[in-house]
Amino acid sequence: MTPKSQKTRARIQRAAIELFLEQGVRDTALWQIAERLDITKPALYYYFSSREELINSLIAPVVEETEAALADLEAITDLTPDRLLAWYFDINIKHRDINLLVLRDLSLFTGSDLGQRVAGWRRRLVDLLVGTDADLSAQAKAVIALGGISDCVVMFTDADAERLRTATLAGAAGAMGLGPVG
Amino acid sequence: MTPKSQKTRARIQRAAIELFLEQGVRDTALWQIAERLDITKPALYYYFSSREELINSLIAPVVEETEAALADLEAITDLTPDRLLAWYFDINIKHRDINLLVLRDLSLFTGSDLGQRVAGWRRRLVDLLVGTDADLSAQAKAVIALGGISDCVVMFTDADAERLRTATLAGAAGAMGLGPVG
DNA sequence: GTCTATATACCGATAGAC
DNA sequence: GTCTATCGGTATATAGAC
Repeated sequence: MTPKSQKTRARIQRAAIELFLEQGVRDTALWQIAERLDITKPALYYYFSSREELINSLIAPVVEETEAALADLEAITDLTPDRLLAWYFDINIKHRDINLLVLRDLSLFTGSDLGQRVAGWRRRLVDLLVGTDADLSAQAKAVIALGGISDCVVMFTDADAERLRTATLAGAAGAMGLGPVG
Repeated sequence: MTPKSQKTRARIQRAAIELFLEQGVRDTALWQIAERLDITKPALYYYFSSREELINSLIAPVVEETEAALADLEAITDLTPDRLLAWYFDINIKHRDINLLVLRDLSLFTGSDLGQRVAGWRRRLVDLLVGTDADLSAQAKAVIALGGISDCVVMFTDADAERLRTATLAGAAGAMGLGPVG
């Protein structure tokens, strides 16, 4: 038996994500998370040793998954732009909630470990797309393609995932100056 | 004579923007702004009746200018996509600081008047670019082009403005499926 | 116009009973 | 595992002297 109910822990995390999306991370106090679950603030501390640990517990899995997948990508020798863009769309939409959450409270993470990491990801992705010493024009294309994918995932939350995938990847490929994705 | 020194008011606003960019809006306390100007907190309240009014005073001019310019754009009958994208780049780079500031602390404004307004701008721009009842694919292209422009302005802060303009607009036009900008 | 000092409020975190 | 009660810190905002 687990000493602490993993079920309650998960309920807390779900409620936290809900409130973070509704009001922003910074504007959500621990008592609000507790209230939504009809428990009290100290009960939260039984499952998370601090507010920061709670937030990290939401983001850490996404960070680890992205880090690992990115390393895999960099190991592929015959990586095509199409494949990279598709991978980027998939991981964005898979973690849509956390994406939106981090985007809306960027200042919480700038300067932090996560901020450095996310900035690093973008740089590595741009490098993979257009090479390490690309000129400004090529870099801009990559930034537009990658940023556009994030934007579409965040913006068209109601759209059918498969149709959105096709439409977004076509646009991103266009920004890169590629033909339609096969 | 003005009863309150407009010069001091402007100095406060400049210091506020500096600190907001360095640490984020939410993490900047009034005493820090005061400290940077070698005055004290209550002195700030002589010029701004509240923290919120100070923040609004930074953003309001940008909002008004954008609102007016957008209305002008919508009145143009033979508006081309190229022209719209160029206008969007120009207004983004003109207010680069405020842009970055709002982006990094988006959650401060979601739900507020400004949040609704910015969302409305995006919708109106997409409508201008691809029409009111465009399909998902066309809308995605517009979102990628517009979002990409914002991203490039924020991302390449060190680049020469004119070269960045050319590179960014070429990429945005590509996302829209247009030829190179003339 | 600017200061010192303080009122007021909120939040994260902890102590200790049950 | 959850509670009541509270500490400690920090923020906005104000009062009143100069």
